Amino acid sequence: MSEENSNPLHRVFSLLADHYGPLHWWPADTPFEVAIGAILTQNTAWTNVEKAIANLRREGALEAHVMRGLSRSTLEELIRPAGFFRQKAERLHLFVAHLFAGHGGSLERLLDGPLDEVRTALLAQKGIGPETADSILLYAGGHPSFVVDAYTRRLLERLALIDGGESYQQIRSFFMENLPADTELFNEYHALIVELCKDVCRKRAPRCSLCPLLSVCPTGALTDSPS
DNA sequence: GCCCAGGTGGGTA
DNA sequence: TACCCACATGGG
Repeated sequence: MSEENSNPLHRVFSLLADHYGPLHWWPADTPFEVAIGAILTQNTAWTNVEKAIANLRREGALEAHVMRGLSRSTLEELIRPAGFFRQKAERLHLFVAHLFAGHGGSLERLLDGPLDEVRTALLAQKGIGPETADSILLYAGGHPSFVVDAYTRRLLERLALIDGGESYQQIRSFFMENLPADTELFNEYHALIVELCKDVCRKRAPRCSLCPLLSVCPTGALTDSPS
């Protein structure tokens, strides 16, 4: 048996990739937009983030220097649809301020460097926790840093690959120690997990946290465990 | 009306 | 370290 089949993470990826095909993910046009979206989507449905992003785009504020020049109240109003708007407006302003304070306003420059060093620098920013940092690293910076989100955790629990009590870092390590450090692979893997969960939620389950992922898995190949 | 969403930071024991 | 809570809008 090849490693493809003996490694459960390889097997899950193959099933999802065969079913959905290449996704080449993060719905954003620029690295800066990725970072802004990553902050705005914290504990928030993406459909709400889209409204906020559209408002920012209309004002030209998807560029760091423009966002920096916005008053706090204006920024709050633009991102209001994404929820937690006061908190997130502060985080966005702190983020762009840091960009200009240490990196000439360039996100690319901030992200240029060894993965671990850049990750530590991101985590030092107020409002950027592990998931947001990894999303920015992977989707804006092209770093092979695996993103663990609620969907990832839910899927692994359903597959009994974790018991549910694991920390973010433990789950991230589980992926990164069992997969090659490949940016494209991590990009696709996380995107496929989100696609699967949204697909399942759209079709069958009124509440995502209760999705019977395995029993309705569209690949049909993950249905060999009770939900 | 009620539940939940691609988290994070601060407070308390 | 391990919980608990605030943060807020919009869709099902």
